[in-house]
Amino acid sequence: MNAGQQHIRGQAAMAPLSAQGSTARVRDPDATRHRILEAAFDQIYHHGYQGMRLDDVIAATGLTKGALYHHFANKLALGYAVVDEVIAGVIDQLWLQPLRASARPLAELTRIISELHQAAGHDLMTYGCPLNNLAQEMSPLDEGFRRRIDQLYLHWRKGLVEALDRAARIGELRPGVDTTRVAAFIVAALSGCIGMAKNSQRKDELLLCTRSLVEYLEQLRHA
Amino acid sequence: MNAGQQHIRGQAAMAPLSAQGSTARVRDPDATRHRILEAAFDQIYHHGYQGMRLDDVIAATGLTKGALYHHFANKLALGYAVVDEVIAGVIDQLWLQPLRASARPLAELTRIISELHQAAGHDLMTYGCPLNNLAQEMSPLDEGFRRRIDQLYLHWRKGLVEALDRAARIGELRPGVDTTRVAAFIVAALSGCIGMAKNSQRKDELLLCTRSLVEYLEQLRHA
DNA sequence: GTGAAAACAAACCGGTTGGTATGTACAATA
DNA sequence: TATTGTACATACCAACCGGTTTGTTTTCAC
Repeated sequence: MNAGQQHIRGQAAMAPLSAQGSTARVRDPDATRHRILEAAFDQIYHHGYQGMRLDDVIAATGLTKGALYHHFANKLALGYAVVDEVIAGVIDQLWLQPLRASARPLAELTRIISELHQAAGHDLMTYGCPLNNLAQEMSPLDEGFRRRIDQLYLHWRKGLVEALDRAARIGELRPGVDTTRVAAFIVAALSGCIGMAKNSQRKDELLLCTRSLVEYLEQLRHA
Repeated sequence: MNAGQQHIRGQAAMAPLSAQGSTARVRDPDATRHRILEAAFDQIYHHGYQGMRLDDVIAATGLTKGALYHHFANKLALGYAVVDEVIAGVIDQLWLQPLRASARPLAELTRIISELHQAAGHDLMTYGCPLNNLAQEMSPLDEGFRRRIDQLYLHWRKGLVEALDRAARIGELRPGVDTTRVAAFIVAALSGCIGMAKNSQRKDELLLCTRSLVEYLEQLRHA
């Protein structure tokens, strides 16, 4: 079954910590932990948290139970870590950083939304938004999950508010707009649009929905 | 453990089929099937399909495995039946019937949305929309679920389109509105709003979001 | 170099859970 | 009223799966 996977003895074994050399290390705890997290995210994204099997996670990494339970106390702790570390990174990379870097935040926002279907790849259509999936599944079941996911949503919306406020300052948005409320609606409506497309499995449904959302945003330009 | 639950011998045992007498029947297959479906819906709504335990379902009904597997081939068939029969009924009762019965469909639509938080009771805040929950969990995992849920969404949206068209005819809605697109957006945005409130567990978040949606609808009145 | 802790590997365990096999009481038909 | 299928109840099973225990190798501190 499991043909030789690891055991790639790196010749340079004197590197003290973390990835700095180019070759593979024999034992790199940080990298191992990272591999487990990535595999766990993948399983949760594709099967849900309750559907994730720890045996599948370690099979995907080529590690064993020993490694997994050395880095994480139990399945729940692994799930929490996926939210805090992996998913938080996705939001930061896909939303917050581009918005902060843009000179025209509102235009950038509508661009991200409009180009979602190609930017996020095929998985977005099939499996939807990782954060929303986990939220809908686990929020009612576990308070720990709910709080962490709530924190992430607040972080996301805070980034949107900053972008919208900046847009209002440079005249991209008409004054008097309740940016906090708009940000909340953007997140909610977008989650709904992605969820609908994920269910219908039709890309034009996603376009149909996001167009209404963009329309709503465009309308906020003028008085 | 299980103190006497059923075995309530009905004195009138000559009634041929289904509930017509007021007293409880000894054996009523239709009623039994209905009880199982209700309990299964409850479990799915509170724990998800994967989280539903058949032992909990039969415990809630006071029946046994024999009864369950007499009426349903397996867990999957039970899940399908919940979608087709129970959830479909909820949509019909909460949305389609009130819209059809109203003389002012758009006003009725905004009313339903605005009063969602009190109409659907406490469970909507805690557990969200039953259909959306199941869609987000099961659509990527099982094609049978996806198709049935998709059918339900189309049915729902079709009812909304009819209401919106009627609203346009009586002047409640401005002409030229793409009712198909608006209906899709309503369903998507509303699912997102409910999902967000379910995660934050704050009623004012639901109000905040639905207000934006109602605002969007109100804007469709005037040219 | 040496001891000790860290970073894994491998085998195992017990509760859970969907499903089945079998038995029995009821209900429609004749 | 005898008969036959329906509508359940009861007991049981095998696979799955999260978690543990134990053993081994690598790495770090001194």
